[in-house]
Amino acid sequence: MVKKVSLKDIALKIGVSTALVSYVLSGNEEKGRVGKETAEKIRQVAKELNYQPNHIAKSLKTGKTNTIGLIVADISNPFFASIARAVEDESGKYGLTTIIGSSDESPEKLKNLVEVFIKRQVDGFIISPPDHSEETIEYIISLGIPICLIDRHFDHVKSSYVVTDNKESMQKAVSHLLGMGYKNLAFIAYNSTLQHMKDREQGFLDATSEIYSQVYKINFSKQHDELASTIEVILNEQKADAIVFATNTLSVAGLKYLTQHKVKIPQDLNVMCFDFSEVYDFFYHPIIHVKQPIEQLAKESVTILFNQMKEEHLQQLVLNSELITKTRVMV
Amino acid sequence: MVKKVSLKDIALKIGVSTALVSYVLSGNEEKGRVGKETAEKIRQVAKELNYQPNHIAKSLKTGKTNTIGLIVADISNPFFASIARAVEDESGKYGLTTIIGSSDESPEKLKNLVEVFIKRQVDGFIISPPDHSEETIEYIISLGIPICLIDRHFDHVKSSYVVTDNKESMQKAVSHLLGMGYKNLAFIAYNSTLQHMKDREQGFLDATSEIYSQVYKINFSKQHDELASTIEVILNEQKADAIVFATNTLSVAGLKYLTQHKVKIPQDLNVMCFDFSEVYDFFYHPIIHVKQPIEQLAKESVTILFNQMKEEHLQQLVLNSELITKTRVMV
DNA sequence: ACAATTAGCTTAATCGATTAAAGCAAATTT
DNA sequence: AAATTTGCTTTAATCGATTAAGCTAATTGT
Repeated sequence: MVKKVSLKDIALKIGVSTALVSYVLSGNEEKGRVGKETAEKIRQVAKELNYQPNHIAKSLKTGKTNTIGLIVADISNPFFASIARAVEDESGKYGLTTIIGSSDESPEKLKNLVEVFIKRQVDGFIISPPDHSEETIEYIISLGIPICLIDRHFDHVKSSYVVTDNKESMQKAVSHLLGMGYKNLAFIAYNSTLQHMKDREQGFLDATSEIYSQVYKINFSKQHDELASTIEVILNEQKADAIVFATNTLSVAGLKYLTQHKVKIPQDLNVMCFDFSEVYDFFYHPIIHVKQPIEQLAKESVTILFNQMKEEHLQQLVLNSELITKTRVMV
Repeated sequence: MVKKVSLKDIALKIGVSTALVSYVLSGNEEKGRVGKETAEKIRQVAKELNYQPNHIAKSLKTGKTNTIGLIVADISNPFFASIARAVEDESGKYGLTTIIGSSDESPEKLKNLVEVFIKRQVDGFIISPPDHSEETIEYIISLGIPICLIDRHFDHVKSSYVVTDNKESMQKAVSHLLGMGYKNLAFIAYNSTLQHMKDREQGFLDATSEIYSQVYKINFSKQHDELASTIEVILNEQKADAIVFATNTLSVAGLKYLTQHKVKIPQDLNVMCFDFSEVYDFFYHPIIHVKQPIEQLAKESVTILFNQMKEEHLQQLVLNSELITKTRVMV
């Protein structure tokens, strides 16, 4: 391992103090009132020796690590993977490094991850919180650590967040379905107290006040079985003409179930999905879905967090989503 | 922000030196030869004050950050997202934190990421290297930084790695196709000098020596157009009865193209894919594919890297994959 | 001409933990 | 009784950068 060049090496070589070198290289010449020639010389030698500042020493002194913690439900879920990718790219632009964790929708796991990340002294958090994790979020806030929630938030927790306009998106999307002539809708969502889930449900209810519809909620932990039995009920008892799925996992799992049970979409039953999935491209007919602005969500969350790390102000952002009714054209 | 508790606070409270506290809390009692009572007292007060050691100070002193850098082609690609998830989980068990980067298959981006991560003083790397990135890998090695390649490696670069037995997997899989009666095969791979790609091609060639077959290579950067035209050629000119795809991106993109062009699988043409994808579940007939042991690859890479961080020895590991010929049963 | 300012640079403390070396009793050996 | 060992603990240097405070000589003001 080659020995690292430190401020001291530069200082020694030129014959000045490390203080001067620090002033110049951290861009505080005026503050240190460094002479022009000396400054030039320092910069030159620094380049010559290929000086790389030691992040860790800097962190120890300044208390800032320039690292942020991103915690999502599951990084192997394409939705969150896309968020992670965009957060990673965006935070890089600000000189921030991102460490990632998956909560598996468990408040306990979230708490553990948060503790690990705090020990690592992250400067801020971007979190897509699981159900019943208010305490941990409030704990972070109480420590004065900047945080920006993403995709989900708690109405009664005072924090920054970036979310989609879930209620309006859902309402518009379902209205579109009604406009197509469907009259007996089923809505499948997770059993959750999270605001985004409640909003999506409300959007569905607002849009379906004049027709027959049913809302089904399934538990995240037993979703496989419950989804299957729910769809059975919808097909055999409710005899709905379209199903609205509230999330991307539900959408994909639902489509899979329908496909494997030879239910033709949209002939036998139509669907309305939330979030984009690659699998939509494998249907001959377009899968109507609400496309959240994932990249924008991620980028804005980084920006909001970054601002919050400098100044002390919260920001809430609600972004519009897009209703996709046609298959992308294959060029 | 609540003031952090340091060694000093504990020392002060008890009336001992910070050295003693450090010895006890870092588990070096014997080394410091600390008295039993004192040690107990220190532990007690540490718990009382909820002492959390300062990672950064420790890193500065020890030169170890307990952080590893994971660089894959694209974290939003499900294959790499799964790897990332498993690496994250596994490294957590060793007390390591993972920072992730996406190279987008570009050697320049890789180099930049590596530089950023080195500045961050990661203790080691797990990298799925893009084509033509030998230099950067060798650079890391020359710095004495532990590294374990994953999924891909360079035959002529002396490093640790964990890969699948690409040649054998492919050979077995293609033989299976032949056993099913297919006699005119097409192989679609990326144009790449990476060993795993060459191995997969060799596996294909070894298996098809007795029948008619064609190998097509497309460029990663123009894959969309080239894949389309290649499949056209396969369908219209070669008139192959089955296509073998060399990677998961090719598999999914190929299936998508075939589906959208109403090519029935397996009636009109069968396929053999590499890696699992969620989209396979949307076909009525099973999609034959080679399933790499993703989790195991990831776990082993962490273990190998961890060992390498302690002792100075390289390790190469080749794992077996599984040939999937049936659809998973939906319970 | 003499005080006040300013430009240019250094000193030294600090962040928090680690660890070799040294100190000092008490206990043991010679 | 002197010498050595053992047990327990402290001292102090160190990792590398930051930054308030201090110092000196040159410059400016009146």
